[in-house]
Parts: sequence; C-alpha cells; structure tokens
Amino acid sequence: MLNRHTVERLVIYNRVLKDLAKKNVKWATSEKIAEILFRSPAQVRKDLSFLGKKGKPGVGYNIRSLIGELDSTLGLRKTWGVALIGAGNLGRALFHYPGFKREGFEFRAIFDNNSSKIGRRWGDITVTPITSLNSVVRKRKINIAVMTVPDYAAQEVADKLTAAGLKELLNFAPVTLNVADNVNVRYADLALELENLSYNLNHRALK
Amino acid sequence: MLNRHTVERLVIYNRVLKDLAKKNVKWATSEKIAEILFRSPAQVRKDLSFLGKKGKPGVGYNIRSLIGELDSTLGLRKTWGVALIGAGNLGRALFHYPGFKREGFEFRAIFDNNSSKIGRRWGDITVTPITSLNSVVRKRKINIAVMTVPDYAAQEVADKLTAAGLKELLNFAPVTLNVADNVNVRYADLALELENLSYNLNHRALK
DNA sequence: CACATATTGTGAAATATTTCACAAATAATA
DNA sequence: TATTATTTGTGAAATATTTCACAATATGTG
Repeated sequence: MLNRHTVERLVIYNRVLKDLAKKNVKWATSEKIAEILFRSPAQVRKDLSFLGKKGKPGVGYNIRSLIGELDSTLGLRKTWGVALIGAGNLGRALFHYPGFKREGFEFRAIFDNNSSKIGRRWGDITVTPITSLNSVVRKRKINIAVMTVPDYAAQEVADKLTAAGLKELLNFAPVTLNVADNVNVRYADLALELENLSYNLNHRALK
Repeated sequence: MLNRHTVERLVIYNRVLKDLAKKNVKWATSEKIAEILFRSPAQVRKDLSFLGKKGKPGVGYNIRSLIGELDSTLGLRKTWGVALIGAGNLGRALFHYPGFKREGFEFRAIFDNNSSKIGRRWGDITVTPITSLNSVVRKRKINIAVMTVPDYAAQEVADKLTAAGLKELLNFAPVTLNVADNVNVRYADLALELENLSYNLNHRALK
C-alpha cells in the first residue's frame, strides 16, 4: 500500500505521461518528467520504482507501458460509479466536467432533498431524494460520492453515505468530516485554496 | 515566512475556530482543536506558536482573539480582487460560490475569448476578452486569478496573467503550469481528486 | 567485442516534519 | 496563600520524506 503523498504524485505522473503520449513522445527519462513537474529526478525514480522495474537504464521509461502500469495501479482501467449529492451550481459544473468520464468516472445518480429539484432530469439521470440512497447505491453500483451540499448538511450526508457502504468521498463542503477509519475523504475546499493565496499576497505586501 | 504546509493548516484552524465561534464557544484547547481535525495537540500548538504567544496555560486559546490573529496573518482582513478566466460551467459555479465573498474575495472581472460569451453580464460584471487583461487588472485592482479554462489554453493564459503582473493563480485546468519562481499557483484538479480515491478503491478490491 | 555514454534502482545520508516530554504559566480550590 | 489541576510553548527525540551517490544495466560506436 502506497502512502498518500506517493499516490498523489503517481496520479500527476500519469497525467504528464498522457500529455507526452498525445504529443507522440515514446520515451521519457526521470529527469525529463522531473523537469516538467519541478521535482527531483530521484523522487520520480523512487516513486516509479514502486511499480516494479519499469525503466531501462540508459534510456528511460517507455511512456505507453508506464501509463498502462499506472492506470492499473491507480484503478483507472475500470469504470467507477459516482453519485453526486447536491444538485446545485457546483454540482452541475462537476456533472458536466469532461475530465471525469475520460478517466472512467461515471455519474450514475444525483441526490438532492430540495423538492424543486427532485424529479428533474440531468441528461439521463433523475434527481432523487436522499432517502433512496441505499437502494440506488446497490442497484447502480456506486463506488464514490461527490458531495456538493451546504456545510450544515455535510456531516449528516456523510453519515448516510457511509451507512450505505460508501467508503470514498470527495467533499466540497467547507467542513471536516468525522468518519470511520476505513473511509477516505478528500477535501476540495475552494475558499481555503484562495485563503492560501491570500497569505502569500499579504506576506508580499508586508515585505 | 511560514512554510506551505503550516499555512494550509492555519487556514483550516481558522475555519474550525469560526465554526466554534458561531456556536458561541469562547475558548478552545489545542487538544479540542486537534480532536476536531484528527491531528495531534502538539502540532496545533506548534503551528499556533508562529502567531506569537496567544494561548493561556491551563485554559487554552481565546477563540475570538485567535481568529483575529489568523485573519491578520492570512490576509483575510483585506478585500482582494479576483478575476475569473473562463466563463464556462465551472467558472459560473465558482462565481456564485458563497464562501468566497464571505472571506473577502471579490470577483471584479470575468474574461473569456469565446465571442458568444463576450458582452454577457454576470451580476454587474461584463464578460470581456482577455486582450483587455492588462488595463482591467490595473483599474480594478485584481490580485488573484481563478483559471477555469480548457487545458490546451492554460499555459498561454497563465503567461498572460503573469505578464499582467498577477502572482497568485488558482488553476482548475489539468495542467502543470510553468511560471516564474515568484508566482504562486495552486492546483484544483478535480479529476486527480477522483483518481486518488480510485487508487483506494482499487487497492481495497485487490485485498 | 571493447569502450564510452547514459540512466535506472536503491541503500545510505541528509532534510524536513511531527511528536514527545516537561518547565513555566494560569486558574480553581481550600 | 499554598496546593492541585490544566494546558501552553518549545527544545530535543523520533519519524518520515527527499536527495545523494553509485553499482548495475542498457545502448551506441568503431
């Protein structure tokens, strides 16, 4: 089992390699990859070494085979079922985000408790109240939940999702969720991202 | 100058403290804060110690004064001007995201080169072609750019933004940007977030 | 084939980050 | 006021992560 930081980097190597493949590049050295990502070649090699011996000394890594290996390790050869919880503006944007389908993530359900939204159709999916969660998760093989609910609702929604057996959550609500150890939450807190930039701005101003 | 990881945590402490303040809690110990965030009390204390001595032994931290200190350090007492580059679905969702204004981030310009979007009004802001970037950045005091442009356009847009003097970028395009050392980029790559979860799913399946 | 050149894979060394542990400081109690 | 309970702030120790450095391996050339 790889640690979180390594996986975060593998995911990025994969993207960079797919970019290079699109440009018809066949081979890349650890130095080349490191240069694109502003990292050290040693780190790239150590990270990639977790995949087994895939590089050729004197030559580098074969991009196609490395992408294949990364896709396997990262679980990107499969299609995963995604449920969207919260049919608001942000939910809609994510639902239409092209990057998801491309990597095998398929929205299969949309939940919202707002009666003005229930029953509406987004593409071929109907917005459903969250009371139907358990059966939908089972029937449509949902693996991942993307939470775009208001902050006050987030913990309760997370409880329901995990009770329904979901273990992988992507949370856009600005709340730290309290979940069991075997549940993974990734936080995409957009305001916090800006606040990090704000610190830099402020620090520049003070200099 | 604090390191990136510390700032990332300060930003989260600030959010947690504001939550507690909303619930009328007046004091919090490092242990309490750590518990909410699943971290160690020692780390909370060490992080907060960068603000100077703000805690009271035997009691903990006064939430109001700590929030004030964090807001100052993080630059959240000021209002920052934000430009949105890319008037698509995701851009629209971010534009309406309530968390930004609350913390003093104000959208003051929207750029898009798509002629069908130029001239449209979002609230009281008109979508403008990116050719007007330099003058708008100056006139409307833009400090931060939020990039929701397609991946193929991202580097070129980043070049223009930095040429216009912007040094803080929040990038939603799935591309590693090549920028000068004095420019900060934060990446919000939504597909990568799902791919991290995918690794966990896959690993569970293999067990 | 011998030699030169390039780059991997990986223990060991160097850095960075986190936790420990405890003296100092505060408050509550008698 | 003395005593007890807490909890901070912080050097030192423990962990974790990254980089170094080099033997091993692949390719190209004459």
